[in-house]
Amino acid sequence: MSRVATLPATRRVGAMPSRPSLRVVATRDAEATRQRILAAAVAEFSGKGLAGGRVDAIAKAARTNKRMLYYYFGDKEGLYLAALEQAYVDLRRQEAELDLKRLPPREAITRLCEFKFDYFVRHPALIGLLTVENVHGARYLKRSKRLRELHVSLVETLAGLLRAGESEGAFRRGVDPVQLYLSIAALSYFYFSNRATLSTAFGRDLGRPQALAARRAHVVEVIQGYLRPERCDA
Amino acid sequence: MSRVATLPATRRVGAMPSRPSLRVVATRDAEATRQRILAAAVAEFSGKGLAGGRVDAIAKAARTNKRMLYYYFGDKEGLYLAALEQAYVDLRRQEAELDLKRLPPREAITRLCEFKFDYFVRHPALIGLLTVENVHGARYLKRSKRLRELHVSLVETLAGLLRAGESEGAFRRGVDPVQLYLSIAALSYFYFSNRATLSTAFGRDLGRPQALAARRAHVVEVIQGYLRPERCDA
Amino acid sequence: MSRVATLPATRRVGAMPSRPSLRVVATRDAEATRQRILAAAVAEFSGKGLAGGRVDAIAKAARTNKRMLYYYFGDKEGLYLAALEQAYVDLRRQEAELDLKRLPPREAITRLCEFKFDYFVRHPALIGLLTVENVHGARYLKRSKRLRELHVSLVETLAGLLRAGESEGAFRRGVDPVQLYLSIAALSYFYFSNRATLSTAFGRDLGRPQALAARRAHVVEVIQGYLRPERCDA
Amino acid sequence: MSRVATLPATRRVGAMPSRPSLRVVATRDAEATRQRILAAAVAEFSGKGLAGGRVDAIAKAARTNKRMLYYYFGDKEGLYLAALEQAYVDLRRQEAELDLKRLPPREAITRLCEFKFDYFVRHPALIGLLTVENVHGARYLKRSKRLRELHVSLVETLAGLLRAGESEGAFRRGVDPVQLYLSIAALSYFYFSNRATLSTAFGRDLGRPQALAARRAHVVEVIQGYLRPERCDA
DNA sequence: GATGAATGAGGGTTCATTCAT
DNA sequence: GATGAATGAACCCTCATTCAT
Repeated sequence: MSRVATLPATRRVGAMPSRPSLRVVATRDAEATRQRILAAAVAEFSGKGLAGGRVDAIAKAARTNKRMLYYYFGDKEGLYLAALEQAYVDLRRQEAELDLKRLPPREAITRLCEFKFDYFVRHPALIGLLTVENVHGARYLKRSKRLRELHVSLVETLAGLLRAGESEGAFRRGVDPVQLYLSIAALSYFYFSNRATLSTAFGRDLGRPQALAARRAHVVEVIQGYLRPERCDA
Repeated sequence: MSRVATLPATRRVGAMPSRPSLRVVATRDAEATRQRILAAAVAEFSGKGLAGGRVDAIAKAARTNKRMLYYYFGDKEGLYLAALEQAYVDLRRQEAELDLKRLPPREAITRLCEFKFDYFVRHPALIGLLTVENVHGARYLKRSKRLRELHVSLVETLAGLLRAGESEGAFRRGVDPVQLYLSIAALSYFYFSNRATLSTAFGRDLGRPQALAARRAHVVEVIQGYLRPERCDA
Repeated sequence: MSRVATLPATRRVGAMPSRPSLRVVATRDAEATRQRILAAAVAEFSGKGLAGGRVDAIAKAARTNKRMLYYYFGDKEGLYLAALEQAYVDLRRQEAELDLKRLPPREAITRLCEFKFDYFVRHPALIGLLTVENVHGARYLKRSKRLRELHVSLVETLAGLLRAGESEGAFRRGVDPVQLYLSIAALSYFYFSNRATLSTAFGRDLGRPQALAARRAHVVEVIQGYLRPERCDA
Repeated sequence: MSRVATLPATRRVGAMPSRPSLRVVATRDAEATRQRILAAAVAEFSGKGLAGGRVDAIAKAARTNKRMLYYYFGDKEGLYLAALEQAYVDLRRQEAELDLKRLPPREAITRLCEFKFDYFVRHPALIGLLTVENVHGARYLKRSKRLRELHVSLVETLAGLLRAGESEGAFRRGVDPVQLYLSIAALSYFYFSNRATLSTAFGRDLGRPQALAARRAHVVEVIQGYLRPERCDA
């Protein structure tokens, strides 16, 4: 499965010092092919599900042939899992890079809400993949070892923000960081995951820039409104 | 296209016109068969998607044979659409029966939040069906005429509640009823639609009674917290 | 999408209550189809091996379509096993019907030799199937429970014949019935199983009637010559 | 089918005539690679047939890569034919070296029987290859010119032995040397070619040393018993 | 109302083979 | 001599669907 890898040829070349470089550059660009396949798979599975996605369509979209999918990913499920993993890892990595701890609590929360919303806008296939995976009961995600670890840190960060916000009187008390995280995700995710049926039900396209902006602002408003200190009820 | 032909049962009936009760039984059985098929379809499509769902599996689960599916529903898509419609209509009908206008605004909102949450608990297949439908871009839902009308009234009800709440000082001002409706739905829906991946990510089962109760309370808390009048910031 | 509509058939039936039986005769002759498939499979696998045999070719030869093979036999291996089993069982059954015990020992042996030889002539595909199965280390035959029992009785019969022949001085002593059985089989089997290479090597067709007759006589001669009582050496 | 063509490597070596030792090594390696491929092919085709044998498996077993198979043997069939030819030629060559004419007739016959038996024991893949080839109707063997000639001499030798044995009263008269040759081969060959199904049928492993010894003795006994002069019946 | 038999299109997958390095 | 990447043909198999009873 590994490709590119260390070019054993150089040793031989070393025995003949008169012939230096020349084979440096490229394989027939295996990595590029692999990436094209992966991108095509993300799009296909995202829109049609695992069973509905067509291996032929992926190959064609990747401008390669079916055989290559099996060459690189073993089988259809392997390809699906690879696509899922990549999309998931990308999300978590960028989430981790937010570096929320440096910001004041309220701003950090706003930042997180907006990041999630914007990420879904910029990566429309992600929602589809996660949705599909959930339909299948996360059967495939469970096989992936790398993903379990990515969640913990963010919840810890949120917990820290909540504590800080509480002590400076910016936030209400007793907020569960896990629930808060779920709610932040939910308010954005649902809008995109159910966009099709909601657009149909409400008879207007939720994907219009104006609609997106309104929803983005609303999400922040809900979370910040909820987090306001409770004493103001009195 | 149409077949059916020879119906041995009816022949018997035709030969013995004195036994009308038999006919009733037959009719009742027919409806029962139809319902069993529909229920099986809901379960199958909900868990595996449209492409992943198997006609054979549905027939077996319904304790009938494939021919009956085609007899009653035309084809696989027709069956899928029927399943989707039924689930959807049931939801909207019960939502309509809530009769929120009779309640004070805050209570009405709480009632709505809890209803949605509880409904998903009691109808686990609904989430699956909606999710599947969204993966397919609501392609099938768009064909169904009955569904468009069911949404409007609820939003109108919500708008009324918001106005009433505002004037008695119970709610903040400027809340968009559509956004609010989406948020209420989102906070519950996401928890169930993504339960599989979230359970995997957090390493604990979100379906436990305790976890459900906590989430239910949180949803209400977020919405009510958000709706608190804004002047308390001052 | 859904239709059902008015059941035209019932009217017709109601109008003609005089039509009694009529559905007696036949399914669409499932058993015949099954047998055609089996026969085609025997021929195909016999001549090309399990891996070399083509499912398409079998379907075409059986004048049906591929799907039916799977309908009746599960998969390619299942079909292969069924073909093998049938061929094998047929052989053993006819072997059992020889009823050698009623004959004098020498005649019984001759009978057995000739039967085996003739059987291979009449069932040319059998050799091919057994050969293929042996190439695969009898992997599939081991799965078949029915076949183990068919061998024992014949060996016992042979043992009885040898004892009888010994006491009347017709046979030499100390002959192992299992070895004898193997030798009788070998002398005929090899001629057919290796006919292709032997014909090539010797430059003449071993399948000519004349050649067959000569080999048939030789086989009997070898076995009977071997079984002659040993005292004649003295 | 086989070509080999110009060995591009030698060109490179030819460009550096100052390093002669390299050439030897390269050549030796080349031949070693070829032999490893051939040995791996014999094993693979012997156990799985031509269609069932995998080019990848052969390459891996030979610790080289697929390209080399094509480099040395043209294509899969060419490799198969080369493997078959080698195995066949080896057998005939050793058979020719037996030099049976120097021995007294009876001993010569015994020698031949035992040689054949032992050869199959020492070259288990040979049986597999011949079997496979026979399944395919010796289609490939017919293409090989070298093989036709190898048989004649042995039959002539046998004919001489029979004549000699007859005149000294050691053998019966009228034995056809070709039939005798076939029978000698059959009694050993069948035991190995059908070992798998026979072991299954009799429920014991025919490959055990004890079983092998018993069969070996029996084969000689049958042939010698058969060849005894006929007058002893009187 | 119900059933077994039949069908063809197309799905995923594997294979021998070749190209470029 | 050797290797990874690429290819297309075909193979086994499955699916939704329909026919005849």
